[in-house]
Amino acid sequence: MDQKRYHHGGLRVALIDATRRLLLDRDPEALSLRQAAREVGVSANAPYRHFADKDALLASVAAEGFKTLTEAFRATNGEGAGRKRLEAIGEAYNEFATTEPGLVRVMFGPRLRAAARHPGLDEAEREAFAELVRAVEESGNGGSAEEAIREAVGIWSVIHGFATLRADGAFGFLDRWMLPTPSDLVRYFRRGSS
Amino acid sequence: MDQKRYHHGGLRVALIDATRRLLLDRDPEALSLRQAAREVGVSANAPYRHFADKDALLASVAAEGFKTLTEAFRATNGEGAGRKRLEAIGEAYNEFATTEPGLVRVMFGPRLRAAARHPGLDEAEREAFAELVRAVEESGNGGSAEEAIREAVGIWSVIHGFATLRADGAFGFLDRWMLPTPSDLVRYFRRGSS
DNA sequence: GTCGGTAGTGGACGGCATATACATACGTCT
DNA sequence: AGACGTATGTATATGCCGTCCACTACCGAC
Repeated sequence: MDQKRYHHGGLRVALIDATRRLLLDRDPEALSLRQAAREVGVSANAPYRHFADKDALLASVAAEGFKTLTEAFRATNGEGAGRKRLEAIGEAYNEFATTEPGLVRVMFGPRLRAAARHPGLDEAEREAFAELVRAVEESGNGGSAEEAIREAVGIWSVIHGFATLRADGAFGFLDRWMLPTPSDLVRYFRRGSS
Repeated sequence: MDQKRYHHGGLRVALIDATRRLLLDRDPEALSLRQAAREVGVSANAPYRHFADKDALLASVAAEGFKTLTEAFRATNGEGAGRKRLEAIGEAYNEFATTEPGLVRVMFGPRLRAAARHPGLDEAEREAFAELVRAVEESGNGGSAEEAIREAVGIWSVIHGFATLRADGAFGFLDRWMLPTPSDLVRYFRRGSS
């Protein structure tokens, strides 16, 4: 129980953590810098010592999200290197988007996309995508590098679309048993199978 | 050039139109009720005569969006009833999401999803989805009604995921020619083809 | 014409992001 | 050990926002 000190000591990461925690039960729109500061026990303006503005904080949070996602992809290594692993990646992505929908929304929202203002973010995203491309190549899709990229884009799109639509309640009028699973979607999706 | 009158005459639809127009070059987060009111030339509080709150206005705007989408689906009838039409629907959806990304974000955002607070919205969405399901059935997928729904969910997911990711710049690090087209994605996606 | 309800106005409140000016504590050099 | 520059927080203020409340202008029915 350390007393309240003037200097927080690790305000930067504390703010990122607090924001991510707040994101668990709030929409990103309802997020405020002030709330995060309050959470950490610091004045409303203290964050500006560590982040240029609110977007910069969100970008850091988003980058953390991409790192988490990348790790989740890597954790599916136990599934071997075939199509099964792609399905596992789909499940992992869906799990992530279901558990932290607000974070996903921040990660992909238009807010942070303006130019390369947040370099670490782009890099973290690229890395997650690269992991997926690698899995596609190793799954023996038999195509060129470009075709692997196209298939990766496709798989990312299906799963991302499905998970976010579901998280936002867009399939609310359908019974749960009517919905495909992420594995189904990955399985149905095959480049050039038509 | 009618003078400024006390009664606007059609404030409700004027606000919906103005909001949709504002959405063309603003993120939904940057939207304000006050701005919409200003646009229409009315005081900041006038909207409350027609909408319970900001969300109610956004819900009406979103419902309009779903109607537009439904019409776009229907307009692909010229493509016949086969897989080609499904591809055309994919292109139409992508076109819509590319032209009005802010609107799409409002339509699917979590903000309006809280319960059945906006009944017209749910209905408009259901109708758009039903149109897609019908197209899947007519495309001769040969499955049961439930399988048609599952395939429709899949197609909706790929296209929605792809279009929104693209609109938000998530594929910014990939060259354009590396990306699949919406038609490609629909073609690659076939229930039970594996 | 007057009367009641509907549509719109004006001002206020608290919360927000952010800017500027100020205060405090830490690290380091001596 | 002492002093001082800088990193880190605080205080105060501006201008937006959504929304509440009390008030007023207009319209149509009688």
